Amino acid sequence: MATAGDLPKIHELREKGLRLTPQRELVLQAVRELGHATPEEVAERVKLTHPGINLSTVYRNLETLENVGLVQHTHLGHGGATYHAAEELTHLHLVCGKCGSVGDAPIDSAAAFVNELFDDYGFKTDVTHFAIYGTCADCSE
Amino acid sequence: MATAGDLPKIHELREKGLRLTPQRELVLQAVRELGHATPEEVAERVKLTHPGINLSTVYRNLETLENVGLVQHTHLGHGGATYHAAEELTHLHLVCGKCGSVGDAPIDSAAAFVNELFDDYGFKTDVTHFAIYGTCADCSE
DNA sequence: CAGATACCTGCAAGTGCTTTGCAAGTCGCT
DNA sequence: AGCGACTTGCAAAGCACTTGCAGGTATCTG
Repeated sequence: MATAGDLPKIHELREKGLRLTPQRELVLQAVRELGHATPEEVAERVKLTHPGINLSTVYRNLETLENVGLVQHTHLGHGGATYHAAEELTHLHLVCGKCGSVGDAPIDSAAAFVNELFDDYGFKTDVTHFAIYGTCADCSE
Repeated sequence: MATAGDLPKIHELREKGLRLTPQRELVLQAVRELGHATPEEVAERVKLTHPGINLSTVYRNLETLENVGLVQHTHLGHGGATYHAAEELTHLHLVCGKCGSVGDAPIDSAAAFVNELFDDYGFKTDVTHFAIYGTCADCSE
């Protein structure tokens, strides 16, 4: 049984002016559950409860959800984008070039760096959008 | 007339154990001249002096040159990789999400940040491999 | 609650970039 | 010069993502 706080009175998707379809809800839910995921991973997840969903629907919904600010994408590697729920974008990503693992670090780690770039170049950095690349502790040994 | 210092006695490609083909030399030269360039841009450049070169040859040579450490690739945006001569990898890339411009900043700007990540997480960062994403000074106004 | 309509979905084909298989060509050793 | 291995060009395949279209469905109106 759900407590009062679990569900908003009006669906958040509707508040953003979007239609409430099962596919749309499931895509958003999948992104939230997965933390970070590629479109294909999202599709896999949604298929567990809605096997008929089409990959292009996932792509379209991710784009739509990004437009209204509910999810956001980040570049974690070689080519593909990965998606996050907007609420979770509070950390940066440490991608290991050897083992491919993705670690997290608080966004504050980069605060001084970001300030420096702003002071010196007037550049406003969004550290979450691209991964930080390197070699993780395990692979360095 | 070339002075003694212009050309090494043995071609650098041969020293790396590679065969010296016109295509290979031209690809390396193009990467050096272009600063940062996509495979397609490299191909365009090479075609100026060697019109017959095939795109797949460019891809293969970029990969080969990267394996021996003469060039390196970086992720500057959405999908494609861009290539640099290894000697030039001394700066990081500030990519503006609005206008798409790519600015440079000395690698020292990130030194404190890199040290912090290493101290806290044992993560050895290569700041040149991914772009730093944000909004440039011009677009912020 | 029925009807109209704009928005969504699934399907299939298309696009753009990169990789691969193969036969012919070229480099460098002897 | 002659040989073997590495390279190249070409064409086709692979992948990740996008688009066009016809049918379906969430919402709004009365």
